[in-house]
Amino acid sequence: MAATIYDLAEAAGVSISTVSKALNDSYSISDKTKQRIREIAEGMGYQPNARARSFARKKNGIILFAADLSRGVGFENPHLFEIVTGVDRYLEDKGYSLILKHVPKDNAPELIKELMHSEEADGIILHAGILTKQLAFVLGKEAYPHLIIGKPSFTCPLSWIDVSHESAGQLAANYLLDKGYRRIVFLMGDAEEDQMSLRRLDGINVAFEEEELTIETITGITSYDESREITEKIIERENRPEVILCTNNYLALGCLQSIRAKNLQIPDDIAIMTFDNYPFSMIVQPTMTAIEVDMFEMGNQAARFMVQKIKKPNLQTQSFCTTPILIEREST
Amino acid sequence: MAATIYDLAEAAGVSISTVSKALNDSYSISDKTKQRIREIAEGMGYQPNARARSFARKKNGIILFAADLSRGVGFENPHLFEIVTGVDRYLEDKGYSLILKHVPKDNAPELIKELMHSEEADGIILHAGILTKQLAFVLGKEAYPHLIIGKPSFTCPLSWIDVSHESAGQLAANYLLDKGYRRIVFLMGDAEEDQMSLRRLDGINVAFEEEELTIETITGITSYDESREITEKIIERENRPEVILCTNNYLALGCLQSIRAKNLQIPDDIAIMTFDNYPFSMIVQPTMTAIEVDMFEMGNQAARFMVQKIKKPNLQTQSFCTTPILIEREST
DNA sequence: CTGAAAGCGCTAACAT
DNA sequence: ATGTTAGCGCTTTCAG
Repeated sequence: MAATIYDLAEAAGVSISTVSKALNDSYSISDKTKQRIREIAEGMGYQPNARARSFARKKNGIILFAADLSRGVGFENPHLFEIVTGVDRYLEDKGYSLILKHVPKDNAPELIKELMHSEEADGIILHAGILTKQLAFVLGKEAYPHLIIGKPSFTCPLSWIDVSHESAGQLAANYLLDKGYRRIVFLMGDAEEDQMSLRRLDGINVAFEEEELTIETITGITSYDESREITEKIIERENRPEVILCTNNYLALGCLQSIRAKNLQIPDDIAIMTFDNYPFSMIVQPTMTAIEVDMFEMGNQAARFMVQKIKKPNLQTQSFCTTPILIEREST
Repeated sequence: MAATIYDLAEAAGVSISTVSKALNDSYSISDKTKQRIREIAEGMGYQPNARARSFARKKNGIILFAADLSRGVGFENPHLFEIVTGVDRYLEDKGYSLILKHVPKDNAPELIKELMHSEEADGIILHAGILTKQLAFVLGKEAYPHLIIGKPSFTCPLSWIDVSHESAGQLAANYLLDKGYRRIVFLMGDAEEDQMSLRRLDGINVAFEEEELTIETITGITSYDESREITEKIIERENRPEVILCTNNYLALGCLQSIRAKNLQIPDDIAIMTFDNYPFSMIVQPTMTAIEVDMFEMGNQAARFMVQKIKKPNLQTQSFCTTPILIEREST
């Protein structure tokens, strides 16, 4: 059986509370005693029992990370896990642990409610992908430390943190305009669904309006195949655009293939640029200019905020973090 | 304040132990009482306090997942997170939670030892990437439920579970031989480091020996660029091979680019096949024939074994799971 | 079938 | 500076 504070107390000839205080570095214990008790603890290979400690302290140093963890996300959404590792690494540093929770959007409200009541953890970080108005309502009612990763698609008084997609859009647009490009097409997903691209578009428009220019936007392009098809049409036009800007790497890859199939030169005949920087975007030929966002860093920030919030529950934030950066490569 | 069993006991006019038993479905409580208490619990929105429960039960339903979670793994190693989600989903089903722990290989032995002693969790799953002989020794000494994901590179009496890379190799080789290909080159990493490929090679050799053929293996190819270089040389040969089989998608992409740069036709002039099935392998042109391994499923199996092991600690396994499957596409 | 009571190992008032 | 003691909320013998 592992040693307890009772064993230490006996060995040191003091009371258990002295041991407890010494181990927790209480100011009311003399350095000499602390020193001695720690040596004894070390000698007996003592490790505090995490379960008993959590129980007594009414907190356990655990943070939940709730997201949809369906089969395949590891492949489809590498961003998500970059965030998770970022969160985990910060928490670890502060003595917290991260528990992953698969929470499908459908029954998120009930599940989250249960999780909060069970006090399995001290706080919860939620991926915006599972956020609904109903869930927002549940979170708003409970005084439970929480944070959303990703800007909610509706206004609500919850704390959230996100990448500034607007800045990313602006950065991309400014870069292209600076390079002298003028006729640019932006390929994005469904106008209703693809909130992220809309925000990028907002940023793009800011840059374009400064130059009194406009950008052509094509919505409803959600897959590699759709991207290939539309690109084929685009490059056949009389007044061919100079650049196709894609809202993700798969669309960019579609463009690339279509353009090459027509034997056009990139970037001379037509250039490509993309948001996100997946590993293969630096491997394809030509390598792709991309806007990269540091998801690990965002996870870090989120965790940092979570820890603050546990200590100071009425803290509130709605903010963007981590500036996107431009990675110039051969495709522009 | 959330309701406790005391509140329920009072409301139901019974003792707390009756409540506890009713909630835990003890055989010694009448169905009628169980029913009534559950309704009251429901009505009061009762949720058992996970911390108190863990304490009293001396177990907390938490499993640790230890791996190197350095910045960038989310992108570089999608397999890892597919495993994690697989583990998580099974555990969730059985009422367990998964805590992620960043454990760098260097100080893995001490860290793991601490984790085990603190009883923060009921068991630990370790990624083979952080396993050293020293760590194996630590694990061997402690009677703590554990499981390695990935076959250790040295013989040891620990429990592990892994994909059968040998089967994958055999599957790939048989497919190619069946297609009538004979002159095949296998591109893999460093002969010392790349254990996984060596195991694939073992499987390949089994298939080749049956046909009394041999495969040409080129080791030391670890990056996209190296793959391009070597492929350039390979395709210049007089007696050009019919297929290049790559141990991963990045190498395969390198081949692809080199071959296309020479205007050779795939698969007619030369074919490509790869192990692993990353999303872009079905997007490149031509799409790539690949051997896919279901990492989610492996995670599931691992979790399943972990749960069994907690109940039956002297259980032991060293096994392979999840058969690799072949995905035939245009590149062969 | 139900209840009383003794902890689980540690923390935190409070007293000394 | 150190010790006493009362819990934390739940599980689990042991009696009845």
